[in-house]
Amino acid sequence: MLDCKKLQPVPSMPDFPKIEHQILKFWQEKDSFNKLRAKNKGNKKFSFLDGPITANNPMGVHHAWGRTYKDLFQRYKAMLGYDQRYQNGFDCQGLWVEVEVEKEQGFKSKRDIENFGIDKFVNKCKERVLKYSAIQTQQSIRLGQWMDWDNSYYTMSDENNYTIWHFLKKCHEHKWIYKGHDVMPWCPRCGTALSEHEIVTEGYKELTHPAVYLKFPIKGRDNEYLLVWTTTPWTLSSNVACAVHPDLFYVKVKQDKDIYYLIQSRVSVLKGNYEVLEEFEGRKLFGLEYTGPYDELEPQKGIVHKVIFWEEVSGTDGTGIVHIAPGCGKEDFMLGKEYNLPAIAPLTEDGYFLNQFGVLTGINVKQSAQVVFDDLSKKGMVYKIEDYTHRYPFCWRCNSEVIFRLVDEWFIKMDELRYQIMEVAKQVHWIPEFGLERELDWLKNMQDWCISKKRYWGLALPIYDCECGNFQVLGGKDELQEKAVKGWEKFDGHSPHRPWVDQVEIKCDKCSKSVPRILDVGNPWLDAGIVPYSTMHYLTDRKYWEEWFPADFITECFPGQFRNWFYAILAMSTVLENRTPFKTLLGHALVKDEQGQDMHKSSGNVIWFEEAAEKMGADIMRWIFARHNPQENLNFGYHEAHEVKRKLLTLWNVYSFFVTYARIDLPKIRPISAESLQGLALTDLDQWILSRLHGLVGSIRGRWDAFDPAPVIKHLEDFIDDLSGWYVRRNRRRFWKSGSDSDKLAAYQTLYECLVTYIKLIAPIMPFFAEELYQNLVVTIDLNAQESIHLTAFPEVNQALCNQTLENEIQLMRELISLGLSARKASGLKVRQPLAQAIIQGLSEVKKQAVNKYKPIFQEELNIRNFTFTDNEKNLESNWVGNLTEGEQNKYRFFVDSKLSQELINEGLIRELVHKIQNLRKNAGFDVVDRIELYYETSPKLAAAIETYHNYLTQEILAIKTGYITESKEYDAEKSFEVNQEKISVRLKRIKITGDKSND
RNA sequence: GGGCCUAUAGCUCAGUCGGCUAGAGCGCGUCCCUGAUAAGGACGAGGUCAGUAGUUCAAUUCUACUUAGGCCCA
Repeated sequence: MLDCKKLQPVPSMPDFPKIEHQILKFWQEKDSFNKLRAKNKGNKKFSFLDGPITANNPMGVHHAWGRTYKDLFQRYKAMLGYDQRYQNGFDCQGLWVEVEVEKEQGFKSKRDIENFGIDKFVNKCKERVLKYSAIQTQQSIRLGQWMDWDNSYYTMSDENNYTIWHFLKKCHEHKWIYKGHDVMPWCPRCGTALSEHEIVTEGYKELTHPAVYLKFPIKGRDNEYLLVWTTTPWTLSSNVACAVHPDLFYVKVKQDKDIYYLIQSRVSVLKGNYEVLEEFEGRKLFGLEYTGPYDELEPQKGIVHKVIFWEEVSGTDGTGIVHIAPGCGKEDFMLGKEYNLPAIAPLTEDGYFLNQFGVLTGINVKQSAQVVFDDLSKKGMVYKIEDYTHRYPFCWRCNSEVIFRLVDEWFIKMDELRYQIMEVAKQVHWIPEFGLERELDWLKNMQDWCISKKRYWGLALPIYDCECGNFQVLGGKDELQEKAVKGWEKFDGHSPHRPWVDQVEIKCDKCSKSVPRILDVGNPWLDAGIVPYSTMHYLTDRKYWEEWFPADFITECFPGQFRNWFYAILAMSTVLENRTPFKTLLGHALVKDEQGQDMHKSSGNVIWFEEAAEKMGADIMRWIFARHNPQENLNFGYHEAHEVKRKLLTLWNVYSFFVTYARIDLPKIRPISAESLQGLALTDLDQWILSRLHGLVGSIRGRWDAFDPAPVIKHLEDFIDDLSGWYVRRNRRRFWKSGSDSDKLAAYQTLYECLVTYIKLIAPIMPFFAEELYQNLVVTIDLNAQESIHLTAFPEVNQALCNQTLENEIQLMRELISLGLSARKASGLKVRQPLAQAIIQGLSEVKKQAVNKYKPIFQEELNIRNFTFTDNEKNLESNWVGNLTEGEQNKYRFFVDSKLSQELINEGLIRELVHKIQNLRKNAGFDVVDRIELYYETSPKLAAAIETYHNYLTQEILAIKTGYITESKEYDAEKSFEVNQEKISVRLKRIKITGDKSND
């Protein structure tokens, strides 16, 4: 039996953040998390794999959404007894960290970094990662996440990097790795490429450049020219082709003795008079050879300049004949690949023309336009020059105009791999389902994977590229040591990062020359993609890996990850094992502000994680996240938090109600077990709420087993309404009444079962709040209890308690009562005024039986004494007021008799009086259990009513004595008021009740 | 241009297998309660389920197209 004497009084309002801090301390002191792990160790496994969070800044509220899922599914599975790894991950390497460190240090370019020292810079990057991973760890703990924080993985770890080497070597064995060229947006000042992402989001400005119209002589035809237009004169040095649209119309025009070709829609660019000689589709120009502007330069030697097709050629600007320089533009480059055109790269890293570029040699790209114009004017190729304003990309760090530069990059070939990955992706259970289609779409369209970046802080690509044309890819540290011919001793003892690893050289296995590592670092998605292997020790402890691979579950934010993490883990696992690294993926959308706008520092609508945690509480945040449909963006803010808080306040009040009366009554409650309800005189409502409770357990288990959290919360909220609004409200008196009979015990035991089961259901979602209630409701009064709710088992459905028939009956009863209230509303008489009778028309026999069965509830809820039924339309007198409800099958009417007898009026008076006196008690500060003496002076009418209902009155207001007012009496509260127009003066004397039980 | 998603009350969203009087919360209106009180309750107003066509005995639900918005790719 439980010792209710020890229950702690409950504050009227929960202070969520305060509770959370207390519980955090409690968990720490009790080492609860490790006890949980120990308890489940060796059981069947649930393998969760954490997608690494970029450890570059403090966590935002948007991270808390995913982390809520991560934590609640792990907690749920723990309550089911699963053994788990609980490993959190940090993403460490990549340009974003470099950028932040550069900002910290005030660096503007790669040269600044190199002057500072790559080793010092890389160490700064490591420091930053350690700093923010520590902050994120603390924030995650604050959110209530239970993880093995001392064992978090870092993608900068040796094991992670070397496992990627292993992966790359495997790719190389398939001959999938190759050195290619790619045209990248490039800042000549910073000497670095910018990622597409950096450009797309914020990197465009309106700029005006001189645009030039050029005459390219057509070979073999005198005085015939292609009229070509460009806004980037510096790229003309690298022209290798001109493109036209095959389907648009072009014209051949005559001006003086010259003949020009251009698109029909742009003849307006011609200066002066002209004569159109011919109109034709662009395809007619295909293959035409012409003389380029810089054919004489060494890099142009041997190139045949021809007209090609391009579907993207526009008829709205330029001349419809587009100059193509595959070494100087992204689209040009793609087109060049298609037509197998050579790509000429004219510029150095910092934007100067290379040797062999004639008059341009040594000129900075920024100053090159005039040089080109002068030179081409001399050659007679300039038709006209005019300014042109357009959106042009610039470097978001230093504001320089971006150029496009051809650089050597390393790629993984996707020709064969793409289809293998697609097969593997199909093995995954995608939630939502459309995830698969998106991923397949990406895989279908993706280019070869560019894995290199010319930076400092990242995976050291283990590629050794010899001058002889041979390159090797190493698969691990041992292989590096084995093959090292130089510099091993300088590297030994360091992490495999730049600059240390760069000092090692190996022997070319073809020409035996000593070869250094390429200086590039790796694409950061390699780092994150390898974690199903590296963190599960694929290379170092295969048995462990086999136990935990593949992961049962991952969950991440959807947008972006199809081409990032999802792609990378699928791709890498396909290469290594040709199987999926995770079985189920739950994706979720984005967090917005309350108006649905992006949260931006600059718009001032950002809610910081700490602020939210301390203002609304982590549990409330978690509840908000868990209840949301993961497919939809979530508008996060304090209004929704307030709504959730109110809902939970209702639960709190039920809890508070239970504790308040249990402390007074000291009922002989049993700990919850399969037998705890046996032998108790359970009422219909007891059975009903228990049936609802176990139905709830079943539906929650079902939804969570399907990784579908949102409906869980909806069910939980519905149950609070039933528990508070019906069960507790309808059963209050069973708790209030004096004595300790079996009915009272049944009520206590039922409510206790509901509360304790319920908090276990919410424990995965609201770990703090559930723990707080559990400590009081269970631990303080049950010596045999688990010391934390998170060490208990998740509730199981007790089928014996489920009673759908009863639930249907109660449902019907509630609908009819609602209808009755509506009818009463029409009568204009308040519910407190008793009415004599009601007639319900059109009920089936089953429903009539249900009404009869619950007649006392109908009587109390509606405050109507008698209910009769009729099957036919009935002519009723005018004192009958009715309401109608209609449906296909059901059509019932509910009429109430609004005629009042003297008796009804008197009863109405007393009801009203009771409430006024209760109010007076409260305002006077009396305790709920205090007894009173009541003295009054009133009209004969009301006095007569008091006489008639004396017992009822004194019982309700806990009066142990009543009488008329006499001057000498002392009193603690006094008031004069009207009850249904009858005047009364009342004085109350308080008889304080001390001790744990009333004196009855 | 291609792929995916979304469209239901003033706002935010539920709506399972095609069948209910299409629901909830917030907001709004009327009232009640005042021992859950920065609360609670009852009742009510508010809907062309984006549009069009089709399948079907029956479409918010399935199909096609259109429109609008979002994400991704090019």
